[in-house]
Amino acid sequence: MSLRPVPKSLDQKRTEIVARELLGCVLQVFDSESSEWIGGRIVETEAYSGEDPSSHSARGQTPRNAPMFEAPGHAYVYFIYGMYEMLNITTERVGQPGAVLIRALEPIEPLSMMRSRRPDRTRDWDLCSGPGKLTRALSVTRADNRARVGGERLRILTDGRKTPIFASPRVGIREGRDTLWRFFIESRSVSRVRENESAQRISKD
DNA sequence: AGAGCGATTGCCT
DNA sequence: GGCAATCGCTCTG
Repeated sequence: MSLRPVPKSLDQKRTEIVARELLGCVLQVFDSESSEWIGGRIVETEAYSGEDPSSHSARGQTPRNAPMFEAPGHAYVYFIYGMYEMLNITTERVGQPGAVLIRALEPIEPLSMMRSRRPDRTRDWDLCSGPGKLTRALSVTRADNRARVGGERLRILTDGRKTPIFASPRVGIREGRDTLWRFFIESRSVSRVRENESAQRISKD
């Protein structure tokens, strides 16, 4: 499997398109403690953009959501519930807010650093099976806010392979449940499996 | 200046 | 399935 950086052209696509195209790609962060790239295959994403009432950008720019309004292809990391960091990749042109929430990764070796940051009994496939879990496993924090994809800390690679994609309502939001902007591919590491029954298959690649 | 709450998780019943 | 944990950000006054 040869991996190459995701094409820059992704930057110009609509947020929902980027959310789908990121599926199957490999996301890695450089772990300075071990001096190695760690991460996994993206298996679940959600799209947030514009005036969508469930998006942080719905009520205009604020200090927290500013990265959503800035350049595409960068990290937007925010803190929630007093204990979890959420990793997003920004989308859309400058001034037009958008981001893709990375909800789950299927871990790829090396796993030791990820294991050491998650509870002892966590199974390998569960190391990054949720948005708060993956940032914990990879030690992604607000310090990584605005990190550039393709930079020293964060990179996304693709093998160009296509797999069937499923869509469902987004998780944990009050409004906007009518749009199917949560996307996932077949993997044991997808979160909220219980709610996947209503998911629709939207591609047949 | 302060209340209310959230794009979640893990533990308890 | 229910709920506590825990705190920064946003909105209201």
